[in-house]
Amino acid sequence: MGQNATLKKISVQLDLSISTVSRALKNHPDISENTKRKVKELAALMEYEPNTYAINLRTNKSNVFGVIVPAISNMFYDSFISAVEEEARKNGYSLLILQSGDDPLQEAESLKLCKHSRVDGIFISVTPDTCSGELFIKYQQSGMPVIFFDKVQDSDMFDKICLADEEAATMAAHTIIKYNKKNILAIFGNPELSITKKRKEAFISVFEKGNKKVKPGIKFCNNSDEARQIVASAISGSSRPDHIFCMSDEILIGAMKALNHSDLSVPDDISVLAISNGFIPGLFKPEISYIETSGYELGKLAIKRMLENMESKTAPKSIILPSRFVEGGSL
Amino acid sequence: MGQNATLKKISVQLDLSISTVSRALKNHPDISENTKRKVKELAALMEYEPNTYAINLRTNKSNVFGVIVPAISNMFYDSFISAVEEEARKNGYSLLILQSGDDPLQEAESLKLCKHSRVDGIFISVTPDTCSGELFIKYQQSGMPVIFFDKVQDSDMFDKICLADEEAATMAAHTIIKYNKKNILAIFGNPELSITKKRKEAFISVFEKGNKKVKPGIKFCNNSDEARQIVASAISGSSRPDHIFCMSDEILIGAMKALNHSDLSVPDDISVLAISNGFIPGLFKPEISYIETSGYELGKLAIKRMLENMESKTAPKSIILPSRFVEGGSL
DNA sequence: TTTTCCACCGAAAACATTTGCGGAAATGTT
DNA sequence: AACATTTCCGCAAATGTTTTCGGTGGAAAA
Repeated sequence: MGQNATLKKISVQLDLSISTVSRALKNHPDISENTKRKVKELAALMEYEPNTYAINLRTNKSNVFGVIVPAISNMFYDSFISAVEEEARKNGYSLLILQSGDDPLQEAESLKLCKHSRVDGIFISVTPDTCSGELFIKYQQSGMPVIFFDKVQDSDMFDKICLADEEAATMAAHTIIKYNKKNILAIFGNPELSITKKRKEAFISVFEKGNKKVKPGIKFCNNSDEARQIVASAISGSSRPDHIFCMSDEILIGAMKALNHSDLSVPDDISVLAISNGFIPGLFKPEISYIETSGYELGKLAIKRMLENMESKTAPKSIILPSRFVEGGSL
Repeated sequence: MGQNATLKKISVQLDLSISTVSRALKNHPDISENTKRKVKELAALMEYEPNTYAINLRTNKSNVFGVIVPAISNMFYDSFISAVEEEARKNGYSLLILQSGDDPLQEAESLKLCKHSRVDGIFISVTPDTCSGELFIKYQQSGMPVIFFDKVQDSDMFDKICLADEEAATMAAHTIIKYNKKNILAIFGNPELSITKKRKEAFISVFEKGNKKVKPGIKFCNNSDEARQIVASAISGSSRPDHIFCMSDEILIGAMKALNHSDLSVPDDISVLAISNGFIPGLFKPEISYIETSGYELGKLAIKRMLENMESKTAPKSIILPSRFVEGGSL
């Protein structure tokens, strides 16, 4: 019976108007206590539930945020999404989660779906080759807040929630120098991404400014397996590195697979340092030392900013989450 | 300008009726080619996008599936969700993803949100203490398909998509026996869950039916850290086990942390076997042998079944995904 | 000439809700 | 008794779309 209780059905039963029923249910002062009671009782009995579709149509809001990430199966994005979901829920919002699969076309498609679904705001970590620049601008201008996180678009028109890329990379470089490493292999992600550029620049500049004698070898890769191959060939080469730096968890995983398949021991033969979300480094023996960049914390910051935008639109902001060093035993 | 193009605005501009515009846009045969062309041109110009809210209201459908999992930050559920999202997208559906946090109250809340949002169907992996039994039944009866996966409700009223729990556990037990292990520590999850019961029963019964001399020690835990503690105290005890069996990735992680912090070597001092989604075992040295239970495959099966339900409601089905042994080097 | 048929199109109801405005009755004020 | 103020409620419009039912005008068939 409760299947499709509507205001209308209640109003017919009680011989009231739809508007009176509507107001009674939301405690409008115009309605007498007596009427309110009757309406609420019947509504409960009929298991009335307001029709979200109708409310959305009327209010032109959905209380849904879109989240577009390269992949859901990824520790970093998981913890980000997890944080966003928690806070969103507390504030009455839900999440529409889409994967771009690092494919700019699918990213554009997901973006369109968000627009089409008329979400109230978008969180996005862009693909390396994103070609949706104008889309972002259009959505933003049409009043739908776009918040970039992690991998962001180079523009100051948008809110951007980033990890402290320079800081983390600088910290990493200093740590490596402190341990007196000479032959460093530093592996970074896709060179087109701003996150890669920032980390690489900061990392290199520490060495250029300081000890000029040490010049780290720089490599780029697009996924875990490419990282594995890079390390595998490096440690079997003539001048074996005495340290490996990994820009991300994904790269760390590949690097450790290569090391695990060799007979080198960490940290005696070769030391390792990563920038990481925190979970992966704890799985190895010894645990890998890392510079923490928490997806969870980033998520909290992102949703906070989004909720601010819901209140009132302010000038775009660039927020940076500081990082910290976590000692493992790999140095 | 394109902000809020509607059928009405287009119809006014072209001096047509709303219905004609609507039909023209969907190639209704009643409309002349000429009119169609004009309408489509203007629609493109005005960047018309059909209002999803209105469509939902009219059709009483949302093309959204609800997904309720204990946690998003979990490799197994990730890969499940990832698979579901892929197929859902291909079929024009989106996902509303909620976390229950293993809390029955939050689970019930999430369930209500799904109902409230009027999703077209629900995927759910229940918490150990779920108290939403009647809710499930009510939703099911009100025509909203509920598909249980992984951790399922013990009832034959619903579709259930499960891993081959018995098969996997049996396979594990046989493998362990084959390697002639004598002092086995087997760690399982929450004892209230049907997934735990099934795996434990099957595991034990192999030993009871076969070699009666070997009786594995059984332990239960609720999370990774409890597993770690169990293993830590077991290996420091008087009769150190020569094998550890882990029912899940979560447990494996805890167990390996304990082993990594000891000076025992795998598999010489102690061997390890797990039931796993496949990612975690590959991170260790040596890689851990495991019985694969793919969240991704499970997701594919689940969404397939859901789409069947969208076509036409059939009798509840119980689908089981077979498992396979993957050799690592930990045995 | 009348009937039939077709191609093309419009009016209006329906979906469920919210809200400004106004109205009637009851009560209070001179 | 005349007027003013509350109190309580209904009307109707508005949100955007889909769809049923019908209608117009012209050409072909009777």
